[in-house]
Amino acid sequence: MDVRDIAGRLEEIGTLLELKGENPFKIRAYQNGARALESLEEDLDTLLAEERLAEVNGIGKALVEKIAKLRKNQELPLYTDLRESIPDGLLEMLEIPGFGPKKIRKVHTELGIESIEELKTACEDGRVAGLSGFGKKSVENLLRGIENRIAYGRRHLWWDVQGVALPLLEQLQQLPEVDRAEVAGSFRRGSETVGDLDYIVGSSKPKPIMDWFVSRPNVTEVTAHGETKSSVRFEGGLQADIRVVPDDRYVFALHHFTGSKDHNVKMRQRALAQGLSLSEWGIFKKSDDPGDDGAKAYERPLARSDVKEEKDLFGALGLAFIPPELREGLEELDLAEMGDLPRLITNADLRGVFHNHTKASDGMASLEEMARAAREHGWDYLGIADHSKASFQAHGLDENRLREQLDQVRKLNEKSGDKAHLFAGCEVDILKDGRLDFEKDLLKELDYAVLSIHVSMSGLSADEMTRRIVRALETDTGCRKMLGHPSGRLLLRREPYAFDARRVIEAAAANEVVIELNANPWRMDLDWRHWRLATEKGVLCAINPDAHATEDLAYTLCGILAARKGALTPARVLNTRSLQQVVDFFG
DNA sequence: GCCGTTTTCGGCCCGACTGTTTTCAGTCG
Repeated sequence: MDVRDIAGRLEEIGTLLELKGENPFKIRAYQNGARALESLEEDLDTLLAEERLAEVNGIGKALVEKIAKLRKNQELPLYTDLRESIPDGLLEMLEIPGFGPKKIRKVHTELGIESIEELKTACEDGRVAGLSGFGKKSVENLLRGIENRIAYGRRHLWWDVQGVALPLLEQLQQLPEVDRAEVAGSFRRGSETVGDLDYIVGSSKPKPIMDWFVSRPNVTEVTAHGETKSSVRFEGGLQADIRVVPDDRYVFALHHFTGSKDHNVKMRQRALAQGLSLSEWGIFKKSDDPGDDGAKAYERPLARSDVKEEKDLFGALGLAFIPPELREGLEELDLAEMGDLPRLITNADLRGVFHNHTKASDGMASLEEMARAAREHGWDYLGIADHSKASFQAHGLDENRLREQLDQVRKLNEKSGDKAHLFAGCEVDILKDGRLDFEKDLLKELDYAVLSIHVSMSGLSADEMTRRIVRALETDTGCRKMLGHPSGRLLLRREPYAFDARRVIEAAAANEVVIELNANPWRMDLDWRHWRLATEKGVLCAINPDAHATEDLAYTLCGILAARKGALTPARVLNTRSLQQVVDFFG
């Protein structure tokens, strides 16, 4: 098992111990151990070999032994025993909101309930309400939780969430009681999927804000309505929390709830090393001089009023402002310390996009409509890449129809009008054996070819799939090549196919193939986690909406977020170049 | 189970909220 898996296993042991009713501090020890593993600064094998793992804070003698065993893929009797003694149904019950280990244990030990099905029955026949600590409301909430468990547990596409989150944020910011407000959490960090929304508000009058928030028309359920914190559920199951804090705490709360957890851990470690402590409440300085108000005075707030913006918070720790998209606990603190943070690409840097469809294959709009829509985005050029003939389900073009389209593109480019320049491309299928769907004699007439996999996505081993892609990248097409949606994933729907991203990136670099960052909200592919390696290898990125209708061109917003998470600068992205530069690039 | 010591035991983060209680336990983040 690798470090992540081992951490996951420790976390799971913690959960199982909770269901057993074990000592809460022992449980936390496992959870802390898991976190310590995840944020390990050194190589696990080195630490094990040199017997230094126990020096890591949160990992002691007992955990070292267990981690070593897991690393060698040995069974952990503690874990196997726990798994055997605890019915899977109890673990599933943890997914019911408001229903935690203690209550699960209670219905299990006192009513013998082992599955959600049995729990539902016991709610309905009154047995649950009869337990001490349970009442009418608990049963209602349980039943609703069971009913909506699947929808509640689901994550949501960033794109879908922004449609709900941003209009609400705008209204929130207009309220007279609100000094400032922001959406924090993974949404603000630009994660491809979002679990729930976190609104952070700075205000001295929380009550009217709470009341306003829980009464929004698209709220289907209010799960908490307090003085400074409330939770609601919107249509579709998306959950949102709102927290109101005094304005002088706003920056700290915003940073804290933006996360990520890993980023926050590193920020706190840095603060501690400087004799400070950082939390959602502020930055505090350890003082040897106790004040009049006793023990608390040992920790004095550090010039809270000087921290007006997030950049001041970073500044207090000797760091440059770190954009939310980079706060993943990777190398961002080091870069911020050195002043080496990249100038991340923004939507305004885009001068055009490449991979788009028209009516000719499975799109909705004509060439001309797409060209005009691109112009409305302020772009100078738009690449058309309809499907090739192997994608017959998408009405892919054969040789004749593609030549026809080429003609139309050239004619349209000669016509004046308020429209973007069109590039003639094609989304050419990579066949099962790595050959391309069209021959060079046709491909060389194109400005570029987007090489994508749509057929035979399963059934190949990682090695076969990698060789298939690499062969395509090495093919002489006589035109510029881009690799389209490299992993084939559909977020929340379909896993990426197994392939070796490093080898593909290296092959792209060796053959001067541009790699696409497909900005379709379902794809966001190549994954942001691979772009640091791609950049290091010198691979160029193309942010492409894969638009099938004029309104899909707006998907570039998703692509920009993923690109920013991947630390991409304008220089590394082909579509920040001017029309003339791209014309020259296509040659 | 970890940690640190006034060092082999005793403490371990906490604030907000709900629901069932009547002073608090459980959940969540």
